[in-house]
Amino acid sequence: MLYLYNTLARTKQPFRPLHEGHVGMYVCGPTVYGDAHLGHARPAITFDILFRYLTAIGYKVRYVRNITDVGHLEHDADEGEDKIAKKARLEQLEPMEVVQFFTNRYHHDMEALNVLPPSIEPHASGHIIEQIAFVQKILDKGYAYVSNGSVYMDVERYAQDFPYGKLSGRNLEDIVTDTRELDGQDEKRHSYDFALWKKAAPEHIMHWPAEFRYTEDGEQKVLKSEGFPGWHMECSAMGTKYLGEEFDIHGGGMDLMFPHHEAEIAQSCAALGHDTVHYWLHNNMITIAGKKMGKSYNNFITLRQFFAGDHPLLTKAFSPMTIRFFILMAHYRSTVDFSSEALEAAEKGFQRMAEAYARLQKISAAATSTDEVHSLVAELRQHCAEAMDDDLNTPIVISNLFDSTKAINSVADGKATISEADLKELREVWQQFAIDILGLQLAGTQQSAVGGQQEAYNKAIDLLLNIRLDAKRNKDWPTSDRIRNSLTELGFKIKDTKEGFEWSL
RNA sequence: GGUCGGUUGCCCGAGCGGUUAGGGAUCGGUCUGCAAAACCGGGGACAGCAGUUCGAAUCUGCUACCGACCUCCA
Repeated sequence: MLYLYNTLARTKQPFRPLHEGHVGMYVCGPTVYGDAHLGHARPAITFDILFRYLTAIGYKVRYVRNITDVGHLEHDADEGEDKIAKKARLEQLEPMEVVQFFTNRYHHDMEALNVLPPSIEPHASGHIIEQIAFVQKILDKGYAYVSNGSVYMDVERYAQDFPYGKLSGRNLEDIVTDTRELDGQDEKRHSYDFALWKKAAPEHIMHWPAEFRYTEDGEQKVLKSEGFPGWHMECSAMGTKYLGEEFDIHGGGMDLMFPHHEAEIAQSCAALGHDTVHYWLHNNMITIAGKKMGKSYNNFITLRQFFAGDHPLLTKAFSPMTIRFFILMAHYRSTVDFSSEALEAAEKGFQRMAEAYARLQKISAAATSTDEVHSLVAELRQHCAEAMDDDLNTPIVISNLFDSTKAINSVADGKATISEADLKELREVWQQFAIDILGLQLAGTQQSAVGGQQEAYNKAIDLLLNIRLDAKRNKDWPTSDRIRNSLTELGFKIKDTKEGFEWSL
């Protein structure tokens, strides 16, 4: 039985889907006005794991992850931070060119991390009509008001009928006393109200025509507004469009809990009269020197910089799989502190695992298993499954896989034996948990890369090493060392084994 | 200031009432022409104080420090 930590309940709950055999899952995706950084990799990988695991245990999953390409951008402009508008202006690009550019790069980065694409990836800008309709519903129910051409959520009115703040553990009184008064909020009745539809100022680049019917002072009125949807509207509109008025899982970063997810709940309850999401899941932050890595602190390192080693804090380049492994070595609800040292440790651990996987494919079965090997194999699958069932405890899964690498290495070393049945089971468990569920690409990228050429190349190296093997048998150390040293200089790693050799680049 | 969370060995990081987490580093041993790898083993820990309990890293209280959110943020 899968247990998930539901932020709404502040506890782990058994996962029971709304419709048997099916799961609807929505996750807040990126705002595409810059390259994805390490922080963006966290939810992408966390919910990729959930997506993979739900699929592995037999559910048919519809996974929706949005692309935010309107709304936040405009708000940032008020703060003097509108990178998309600035970029569009400076580089004489259409805003949509900026959006496309960073969306492409986001996809590329996610693919490198072996994050599966979601089932549906809706753009906010492609769902303006749905968002306008959603705002209209809220107006119809009387939980919104019109002010100066914009539409705002009437939080006070809403809080009379629904518990506002239940996700983040706030109540309206706290929010009243704690919300700062910001400039340009005089259109709102209260500082805690939030925009559902915002009239576009003349300098704004992205805007759409909208028409709203509303009642004011007992009078039916129509608002014609050239503008854009509020920051939280897209998730309510697109989530319910593709997953229904009620669906199973909504995920995102902890920093979105308030106000974003709280606002989403309010919008959906206001429009529909009931809750939409059953399980709210939040991943914790990645920190750097103990501080959250984020846009606002300007302390982030982009994924591309990791892949290229192109940042002062990085001692070297780190492969996408190292990043993925690093993130999976911690539980998703814990903070992870980034450091080059920690990444290097993760890299070595991952290599160890990849080597064990390669050996697992090569070792041959014996008549029986050594006791220790057998007892380990007998329990491995269950241990891994229990860890995943316990709120996706990937560190424990990895820990179990590492335990089994000892058995694999022992067999490869000829110090233990494994039976046909145990070997099959061990290979299956690795395939299922390491490859399919954790999404680790252990087989190495070079194999799939070039195909035929690759094979010829592999055979050439094998040939060289076989010559060396002959030299060793003849105790011709100069030739033997010359081959090994030359290959080492070229970047190969040569390891002698009982049967012969292993090599890698 | 309010709300919530954290503090685990040299480093990263699980554990949430009784069992060796795991990885990296390090030290010793086995293997080896040498090297690498692998294997075996060692050392090293629960921020502090008090309490509950047969038993606490795990529960309670207090103290100290750190962080997140309260404003765009994954």
